[in-house]
Amino acid sequence: MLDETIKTMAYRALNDQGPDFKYSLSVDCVIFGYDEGILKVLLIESDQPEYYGKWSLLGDVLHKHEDLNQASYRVLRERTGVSNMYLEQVKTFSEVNRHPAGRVVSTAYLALVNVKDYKLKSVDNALHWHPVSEIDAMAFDHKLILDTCLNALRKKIQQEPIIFNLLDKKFSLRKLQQVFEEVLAIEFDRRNFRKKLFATGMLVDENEMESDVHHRPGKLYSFNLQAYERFKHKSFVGLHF
Amino acid sequence: MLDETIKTMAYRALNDQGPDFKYSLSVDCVIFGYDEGILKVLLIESDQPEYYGKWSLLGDVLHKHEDLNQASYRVLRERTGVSNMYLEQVKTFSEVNRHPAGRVVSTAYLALVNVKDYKLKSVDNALHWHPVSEIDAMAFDHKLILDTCLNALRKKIQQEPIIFNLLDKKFSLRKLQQVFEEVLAIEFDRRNFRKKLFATGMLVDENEMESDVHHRPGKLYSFNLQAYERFKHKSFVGLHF
DNA sequence: ACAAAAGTGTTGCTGGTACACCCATGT
DNA sequence: ACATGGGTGTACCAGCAACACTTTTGT
Repeated sequence: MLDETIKTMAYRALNDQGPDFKYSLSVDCVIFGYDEGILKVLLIESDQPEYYGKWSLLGDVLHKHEDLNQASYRVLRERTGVSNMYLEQVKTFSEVNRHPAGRVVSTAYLALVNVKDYKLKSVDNALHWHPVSEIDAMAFDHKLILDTCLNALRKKIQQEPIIFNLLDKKFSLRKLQQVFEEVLAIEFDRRNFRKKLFATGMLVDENEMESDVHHRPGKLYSFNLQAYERFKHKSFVGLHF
Repeated sequence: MLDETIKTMAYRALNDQGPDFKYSLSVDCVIFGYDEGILKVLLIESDQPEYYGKWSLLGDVLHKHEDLNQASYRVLRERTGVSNMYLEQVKTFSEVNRHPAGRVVSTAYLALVNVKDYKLKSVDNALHWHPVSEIDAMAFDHKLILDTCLNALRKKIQQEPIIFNLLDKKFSLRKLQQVFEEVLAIEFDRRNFRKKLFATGMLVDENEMESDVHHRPGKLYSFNLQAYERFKHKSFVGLHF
């Protein structure tokens, strides 16, 4: 009796959504890499008829026994062979008509990989690195997702030292500065840049030099997370409008 | 309360539909208000047997013809009568076992409301404002969601002028400073705070004074978004580790 | 020798922080 | 008169921006 009532209410609640209201949950990964001085993103050609020939982000539907983080790790592992890259949830896109095949809600992830790692393991030539600045149209709402993640990346690299994920373990200060300049589309004064970075204490002198370079070689450094944590601990609260 | 039951039944019904992998998508709203000098959050008592008597965020499942933004606006409108409040997507929580009734993926929204608006329209006394600092256990993973949104709030108010959403249209500088201090749990020097805020040009002198106050009344100001946009346009890129 | 980039200090300016006194209002 | 907070200015310090020359390596 009461059971019936509750059941009815439950169905009414369901009907509210529509009895045939089905949706899928997926992840889409915006995988950034820094290659030959250019910020690039890893894309695949869409196989959806509506978007034939357009470029699409790497993604997949959520599986039963995984959460969204695990799903995006899985996508990256399966598609690039790379594990343990930097990965961060950015935003969930849920516009009603964003996907032609039905109601698909998709959570966007931003990933940073070292293009060299990827090159070693890739065999799938349906994937291509695209210069971010040259991308115009994409499949679905993926251009919007890309732009959202690019903005998130620009904001984040100014506040936290994540950009090292785009570089080799050992890098020259010039490379480091170039990545910042490429991603942010601004230029830094070399001397001030060095001062700033050294002041954080997060760079470790590896006592090695560049070797493959056609001019005076620079020193190589690596990034030390603990040193950064100690540094930033003098935490910094205030109004930065 | 009954609402909560229906929601639960709806989740269960979805999960009981055959062997296929079914899940629900929902929104959970972390609604912040500033009341009597205290940062508070609007909560409802959970009637989930697993969480009986625990406090829960306001949320609902996603409906067929709406996206997540619209769903969270709907929840706020239905539950508080307030429209047009500040609302921002924060993060999607998808842990496999986060909900006892089945697989529920939930997108968290941060909302800022003026408690006075809410007081005028509320009739639902299952809802209560809770001081954020006094909340320990909550239903589901809602404590985690709350903490995540609180951190997002703290970060965001330091970078963008959204805190005005917690105050009346006209406010004294003291009130404004107190909200900042309460949310960030730090103190500002009064003179420097004024200088900083006036320098942004986003405060409009309303040529009115406080009236209900037991000491020398302060001037009232309002927030001017356009002025802020003009101000921040001298945009600010750099490394702020 | 030349080209290319590495490496290095100083100065001025700007913005942040620290700090104290008088004023207006209510009780 | 007293208590409470409103309103104001200055001096110091730190961090940022601007700026040029010498050094090392490869060709």
